This record gives sequence, structure tokens and C-alpha cells, in this order.
Amino acid sequence: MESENKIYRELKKRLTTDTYDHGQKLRAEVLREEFACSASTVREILFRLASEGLVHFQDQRGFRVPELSPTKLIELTHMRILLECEGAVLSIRQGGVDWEASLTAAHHKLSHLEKRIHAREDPTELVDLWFNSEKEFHQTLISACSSTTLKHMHSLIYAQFRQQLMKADRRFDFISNNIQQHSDILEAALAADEALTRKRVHDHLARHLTGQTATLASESDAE
Amino acid sequence: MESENKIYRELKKRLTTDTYDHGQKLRAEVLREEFACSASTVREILFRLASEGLVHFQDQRGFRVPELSPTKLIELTHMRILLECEGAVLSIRQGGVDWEASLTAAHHKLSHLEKRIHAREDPTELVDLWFNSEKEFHQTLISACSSTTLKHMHSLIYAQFRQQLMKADRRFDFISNNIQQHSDILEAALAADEALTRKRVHDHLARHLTGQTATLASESDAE
DNA sequence: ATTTCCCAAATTTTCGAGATTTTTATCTAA
DNA sequence: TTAGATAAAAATCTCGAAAATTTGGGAAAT
Repeated sequence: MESENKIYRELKKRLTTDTYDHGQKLRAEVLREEFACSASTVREILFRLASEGLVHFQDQRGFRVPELSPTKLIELTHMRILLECEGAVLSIRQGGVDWEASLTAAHHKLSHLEKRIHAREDPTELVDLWFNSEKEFHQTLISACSSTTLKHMHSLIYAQFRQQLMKADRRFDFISNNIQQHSDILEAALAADEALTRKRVHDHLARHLTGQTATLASESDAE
Repeated sequence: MESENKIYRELKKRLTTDTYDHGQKLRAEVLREEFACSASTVREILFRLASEGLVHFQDQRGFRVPELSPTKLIELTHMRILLECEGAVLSIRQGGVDWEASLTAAHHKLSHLEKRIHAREDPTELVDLWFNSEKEFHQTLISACSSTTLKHMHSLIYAQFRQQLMKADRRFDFISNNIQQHSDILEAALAADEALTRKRVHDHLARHLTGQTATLASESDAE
């Protein structure tokens, strides 16, 4: 089972970091061979990933990487806004100086990396590092919220969100705004300004809501 | 696989309708025999339920029904409030007369059942019917919201919530308030009053938040 | 009486082969 | 040439048994 967890983590990483293509078939036999285990073990892991939404399963037709879906991306973005705003506000209330420190630290790392990326011609090598840093910043933002359930939901949603963007975000044509937005979120969170934090988290994620006619229910008052 | 889905549904039903006790061990061998299938099939299904949070899995120690946890119940309630308020408001905006009709219908069935329960000495026989009706009412409330992801998250949370209460809710000492609260929600939703709908959904679920010191982030403005 | 160690029984996990189903390739008829 | 049917190939799914791990009980030592 130790090895099973290892395989699980490796596969999850691949599924959110563009090793495979959207829609690509995941043949059990290939993976079985690669990871040197039995077909049932691979099957078990793929089922686990399927119920997290990172793998698409069809009866008698095996497993696939989920297709790209603009609609899905918008829905995932909505959920991220909902969960991150809630989690951030709770963290502001429940978190102490430790939380502020760790958020500052996470932002510092991310910010450093984003500046390096921004300066480069070809940021390819830094992509995976950025994926990790961006994830850590957003997780830290909600980390002082006491609800394990909320944080768990968020991590499910975040992984699917990242999977939808695993190809697109490699281009980094959005990085300039991003640097400023992450700073803005940090600033509002440290100032313990709940409404402003909500607004800035929303604005940060809003670039993925394009093409959407309906608005998010929780936006209406703020806008 | 058709039979696998059947077994899955049966087990899920049992896990949310008090067939087993909280903390009880789910022995693969027993289930294998009962459902006349192989151990691997049972295992697969139990893993699926585990990643939905309805079964607790421990490496080399098998599967158990999750323990009762007041903290977990509070967290699940928070998530229900968050998701149902969001889903209900979106449904108000996106749903048409069909949605209003189906919500009225779901309420009518639930209301009828709750009155029968209220009138009885021993409502035991009606418990499972009530579980279904209450679930349908709340699902219908958010059904016109376009986000499949939100509805899926909600159904995961709802099942875990129901599991936490599968024993407690059989006593029905809360039914009087419940009848009124469901009517209030219906009324606010049909009136398309978003703020009032939020408040009433919150108030309806708030009885499960007792013992909680911190408040829900999204309450603050409304209270 | 309490703790530690070890063995046997019970349970869980892995595995590979056979059964079933889907997919691909080939052939026939319109 | 296209459409439909048939056969061959490839993949998935189910299963029961072997391997690995945990649990429970009792003997030996403190």
C-alpha cells in the first residue's frame, strides 16, 4: 500500500502537470508495466482518481484523461471563488500571527518565482515550480480556517481546475496581472479586510469566467 | 458492472439510513458473501465510497463506517449552507416556471409526509420515506442552478451529513420547526427574494451548528 | 501483577489467468 | 463507393487463491 500511495501521487501529479493530453486513453496494461504492479492495483488507483474527477471512467471502456471543457472550467472557477472567499475570511478570523507569517512566506516564494518567469524569454523550466507555488499560496490563504471539510473540497476542486489549465497555463501570457493580484490578495488578507479580500480573490480568478453570461450569485452585492 | 452499480447504491443507502452503526467494521468477506460477488468487487466499491467520505479506510486495517463527530457535522452543515444558498440563488435566477413547479411539488410531498409524521406516536415506518423526501426537496432547491459541479459537491456533502444524522434524526423531535422552515424556504424562493432565501436556508440548517463558537463567514452581513 | 515476546488465526492485499466485452480489420452485398 | 455484417484482435472485468500484514492470546521474564 505504501507503493500504491506512491503510484497514486505520481499519477495525480502527471494528471495535473500536462504529461498526458486531454482525452488521452490511460491503458491499464501500459501503466501496470511502467509501475511494475498488477492490473488490479492500477485499476484501484484509477478508480480513486476517477472519483476525484481527475480521470474519466466509462464502463467496459476504461479510463481517460478528462476532456477540455470551458464550461467545466467556469464551474470550477465558481467553486474556487466560493470556497476560497469563505476559507480566506474564516482564516482572517481564526488565524493568528502564524498564519499571517506563513501567508507572507508563501507569497514571497511565489512572487520571487513570478518575477523570474516574467523576466525570461522561455519560462518552460519554471512551470512546474510555479504550479507548486501558486497552489501553496492559495492553500495557505485558507489554511487557518478550521474546517477540514472545506479545505478538502477545495483541494479536490483545485486539482481539477489545474488539470483543465495544465496546457494553457504553460504559456504564461497572464503573468503580469498575476503578480499584482497575488500581492493585492496578501495585502487585503493581512489588513483583515474581509470584503476586500473577497473582492480581490474574485478578481484574481475572474479571468477564467470569460464567456459566461450568468454571474456568480455571491458577486451581486459586491459589484 | 451493472451489478456493481446496484451493490454500490445498496451500500450507499445502508450507509446513510442507519443499517450499520457508526464505527462498525465493514468486513469484505461478509459483504462478498452477501452480494455474491468477488472480494475485489466489494473492495472497489468500498474504495469508491471511501473517497466520497461515506466509508473510512485504513491501510491494512480495512473499512469502517465513519465515527460520529460533532465537529464534522458542523463542518458539513457549513458546507451545506454555503452550497445550498449559492445553488438556490442561482436557481432563482436561472430557473423558470418548471423549476418553481417542481420545487412546489417536492415541498408538497415533503410537507404531507411531515404532517403524517407529526401526527403519529411512532413515526419509525416513515423515516426512510422522509429521508428521501427531504433530500429531494433540498436537491430540487438547487436543481435549476447550471453548475453540475456545485450540485455534485452538494450531493457528496449531503450524503455525509445524512450519515452523521442517520441515527439521531430517527427521533424526529425537531419536526415541528421543520415543517415551518421548509415552507418558509419555499415561500422565499418562489418570491425570488435572494437575501431572504439565504437567510431561511441558513436558519433551517442552523440547529446543527450548536456548540460552535466561530460563525460562518457568509453570515456576518446578514445577521 | 505487569510487560514483552512470539506464535497462530484471521483479515487484508496483491496477483495473474480466464471470461466477457469492445474495438479493429476484413469481407460481402447493395 | 458505401453500408452492414462477420471474424479476429485487443482491451477490460471478474474471480479465487497465494502472499503479506495485523490481531489476539498465552508463555516467559521482570
